Amino acid sequence: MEELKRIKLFAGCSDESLERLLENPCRRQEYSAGRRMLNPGDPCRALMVLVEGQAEARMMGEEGREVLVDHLKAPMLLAPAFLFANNNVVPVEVTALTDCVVWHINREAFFEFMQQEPTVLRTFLEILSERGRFLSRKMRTFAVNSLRNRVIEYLDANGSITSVAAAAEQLGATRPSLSRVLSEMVSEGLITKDGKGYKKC
Amino acid sequence: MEELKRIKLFAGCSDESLERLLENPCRRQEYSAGRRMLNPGDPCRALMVLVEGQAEARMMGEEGREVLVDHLKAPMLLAPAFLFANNNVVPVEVTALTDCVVWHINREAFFEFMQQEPTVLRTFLEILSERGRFLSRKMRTFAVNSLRNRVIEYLDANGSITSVAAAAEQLGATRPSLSRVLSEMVSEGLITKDGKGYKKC
DNA sequence: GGCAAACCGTAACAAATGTTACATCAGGCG
DNA sequence: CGCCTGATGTAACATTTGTTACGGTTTGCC
Repeated sequence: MEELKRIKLFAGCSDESLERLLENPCRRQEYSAGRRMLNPGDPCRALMVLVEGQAEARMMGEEGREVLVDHLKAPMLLAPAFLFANNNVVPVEVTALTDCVVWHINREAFFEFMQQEPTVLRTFLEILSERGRFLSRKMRTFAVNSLRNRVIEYLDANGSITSVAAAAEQLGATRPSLSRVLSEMVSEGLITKDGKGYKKC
Repeated sequence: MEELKRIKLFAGCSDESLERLLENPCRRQEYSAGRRMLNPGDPCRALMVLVEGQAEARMMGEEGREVLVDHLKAPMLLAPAFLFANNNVVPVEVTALTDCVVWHINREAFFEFMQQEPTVLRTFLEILSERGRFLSRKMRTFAVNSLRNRVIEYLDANGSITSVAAAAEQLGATRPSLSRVLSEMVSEGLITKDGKGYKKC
């Protein structure tokens, strides 16, 4: 399908080999905006490719605490980091933000496919490594940083905070707590606030 | 080398293909107990195989906060999750606990090798996926769980806490804080304490 | 213009965790 | 036996973050 060719993973491979891959049991699934695409604990036995739409991934704790982990925007893979684990269940809840289209590609067929297409294998390994870096950075952020430090990291990565409520979700804090910390940092001269939001100074 | 054959990754591959892999530029490095093996920010451009000894991985924050992330015991790979990232630096500090031996295997040679040895490729993908699960579980623990919940998870995974100080390092808390929480949980009947330590009841 | 909804800053209080200090206890070793 | 060391429990206080509530501002819509 043409949809699949848009993704970086399949960029450097021929049409016929891609068609051979899709001869194996595959599934194309559509989700309307707002629908839940994955629940924590769902198994992922297929390579999931988001070819259309946007979604978000959240992690949830026992006590109702919740963190917005990632913003997913087509074209990209969903949960590639867990695909080949023995007990592979997704740890996040994925919700469609817009209408979405997801391809499910048989895991074993994809494994064979990678062996025949070195560039695909290479790209897949790069994607997995990027996810590893992403996850370890997130873990470090939450494990050893105070909210103030997380704000600094956020500003280093994103430039500015335009929505306090949205930033609070990603930083794992409540909106009033983040608002208070931002005010303190402004009065200490660490950051500035203007019409567009907060940023480093 | 016989040392390398002990590792799961190379379990199912022939001697001669392994020898071919080692014809590429490789390096065998020894570390004495207590020595630093990796610093945060060090690049990892080679597959690192811990073939002898034990080590520990720590993450450190700006304010001196610190978490013991992982206990590394030969035979296993070091930082496999970052190997193929474009800007691949390790996020942790790795220190030898005993005398250690580490093999550095050329990344590109290993990439070629995996293409010729499907079982090695498969095992490597499984290892990466396990690391993904490990990292996302850690991240979730620190992002959305209170110390009490982290204690529960720790007990579910490890059975008991025999050393409060050691558990505190892994749980990202100070020893007195963990001690207090454990006391509270005992008095609430959630856990019990005997001569061997704390455990669920 | 007026109204409603969303977002924001802020304050007062509560809960969780860190900090520091000290007393206790067990085990090893003279 | 007595001492020393390390790990532990605990208390008092400080800091960080959550909770709840309220008022203000903006924005879009009628």
